[in-house]
Amino acid sequence: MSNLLKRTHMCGTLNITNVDQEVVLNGWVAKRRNLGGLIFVDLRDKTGIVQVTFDDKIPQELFEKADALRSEYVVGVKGIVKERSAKNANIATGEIEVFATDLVLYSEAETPPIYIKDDDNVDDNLRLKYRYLDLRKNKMQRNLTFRHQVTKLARDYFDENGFTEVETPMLIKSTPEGARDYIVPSRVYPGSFYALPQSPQLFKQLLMVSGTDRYMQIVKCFRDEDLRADRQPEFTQIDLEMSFVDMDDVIGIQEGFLKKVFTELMGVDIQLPLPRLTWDEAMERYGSDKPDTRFGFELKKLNDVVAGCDFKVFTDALANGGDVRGICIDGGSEKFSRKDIDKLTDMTKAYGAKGLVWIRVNEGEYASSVNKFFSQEQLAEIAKVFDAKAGDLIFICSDKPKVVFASLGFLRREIAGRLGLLDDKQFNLLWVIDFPMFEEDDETGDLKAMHHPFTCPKLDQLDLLDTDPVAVKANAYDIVLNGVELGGGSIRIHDKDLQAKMFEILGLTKEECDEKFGFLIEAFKYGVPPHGGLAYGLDRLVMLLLGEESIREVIAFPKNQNAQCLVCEAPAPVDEAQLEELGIELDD
RNA sequence: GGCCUGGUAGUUCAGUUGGUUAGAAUGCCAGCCUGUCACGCUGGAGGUCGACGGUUCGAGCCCGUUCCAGGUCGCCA
Repeated sequence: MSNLLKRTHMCGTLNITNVDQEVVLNGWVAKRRNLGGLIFVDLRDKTGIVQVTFDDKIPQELFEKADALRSEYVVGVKGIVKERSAKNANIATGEIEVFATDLVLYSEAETPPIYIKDDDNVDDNLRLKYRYLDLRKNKMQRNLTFRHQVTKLARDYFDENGFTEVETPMLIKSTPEGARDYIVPSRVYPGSFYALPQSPQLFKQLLMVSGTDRYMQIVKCFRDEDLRADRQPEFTQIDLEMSFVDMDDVIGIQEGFLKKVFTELMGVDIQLPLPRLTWDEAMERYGSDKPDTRFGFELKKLNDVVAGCDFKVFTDALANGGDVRGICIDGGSEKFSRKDIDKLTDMTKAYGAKGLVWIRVNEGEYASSVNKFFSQEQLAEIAKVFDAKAGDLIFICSDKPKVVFASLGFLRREIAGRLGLLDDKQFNLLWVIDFPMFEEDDETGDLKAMHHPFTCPKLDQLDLLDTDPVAVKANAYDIVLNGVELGGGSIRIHDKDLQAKMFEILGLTKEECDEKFGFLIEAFKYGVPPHGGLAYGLDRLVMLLLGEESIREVIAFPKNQNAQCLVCEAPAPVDEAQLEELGIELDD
């Protein structure tokens, strides 16, 4: 075992003000450059990289030790900081170097299977398997540190505003309403199971009944669903709930938080209050309940303009209660070839669109995929809806509203991406409010809660609950940043009769309610304050602030797309004895 | 479960119409080198072309099956 050289400085913090100081650094060898009689070693710790120099003025033995260093060896170095003769403007410590006077080798390292370089481009599985090497990258350490700063700021801000952080249980009852639960077998009650929380929803409402008044928690949540670039089976929420508030109160507190995040951590000033869009307006204009407003290409409804036309696809859609809508790409005609358009059309098929109609707006005439069915005058009518000018390109989709919105919503963002309009330095925050209370199940036609069954409907629409429940809007709101749902919440029901009514509309029997949320209903008998809250996806927030494209970049040990932890190789079978103790028998 | 893209050296990739012994860069090893910082120069090692089957005189390349990865749709109260 080698002796520890007591560290005096971190590598990345040294600069010209440290000149002539004796320093001790500890870290990893990022690079060794041996010029013969002169050896440079780039030493790395979480703060950055600094150049350590070994020259012929040091003892031969020390020089030979330096020559034997290889990548990722862990060392301690004592030396004197000197101003460089040849400066390197590319690194933060490039004005200085450390002339070594002592070197201790703590441990050697095999050649790493991945490069420890910020801008590498290695296979994701290798990165995840050797995550401890991947995390050595300064970029990854910066990401983890930034995430810490966000959570610290959140705790400080909400503390200043009267919130108390309370831990809610991780082993709870399974209520398979929305996402699939991860379940945990009970040893004490064989055949019974805990579930890991999809969110602390019911417990935070119980805290409101408890008089906690304002609750927050930075909390792991678990959902056993398929993964995406921005979805992990275990993820972290900044979870919040407040008593005696309406929607404006909740939004006000959150806007203060977001303002602070952007001011203090991003150096970006955001204007309050944030824009609010109703859900209806978001769908109409952007085809999405999480619109990206960094660019235009807004949807326009063409039902009236194309009514009675000769194009059967449009008239059939209208006859079946569908819509005809389109978007106009400014100057898009020359940027998208016929082949590009075919490719885009093909991509919208994933969203249910059977095809797209395109119109190129040329000087004085229109070229389109439906010239057979539309006169130039009719095409001019359509173009007028978009205020289209020569050089523009119009896409039109007709189908059920859901398909039209999804297809065009995708298309406008896809095209914006191809045109380089998605500036990750621009942060467009907005609220989407007035979500529908219910949505119809595509297969069964049954109603289900769009947010969750404790969401309070708009109180002036209660009479619609019996006559036209699909039209009822909820006191539910999402915070959206650059087309990504950052978080969402609602004002909850605090009236037990109204709650019973909601369960009834959702087709839940009294027995089912008691089985699933009996404890909440019971608690509501004993005095419940008006309350509401919100939860942020912390991983997504940090991802967007850092300009990353996947939340895996801001989670220390994420799962791969098949929900495996490649570091510890979970999930994995367990011993027969463990299963037996739990009373679990497997099918062969 | 569907769709798209990919799987060739430790790593990132190229590989023409199916044709000799599968290449490059980087990394690694050895030697030389006193101002490099993507150090340089010389030399060397390193391959089950994801797997299996088929077509063919001949397959990294064509066909089929399958496995793996990423993205996405479904799914995510």
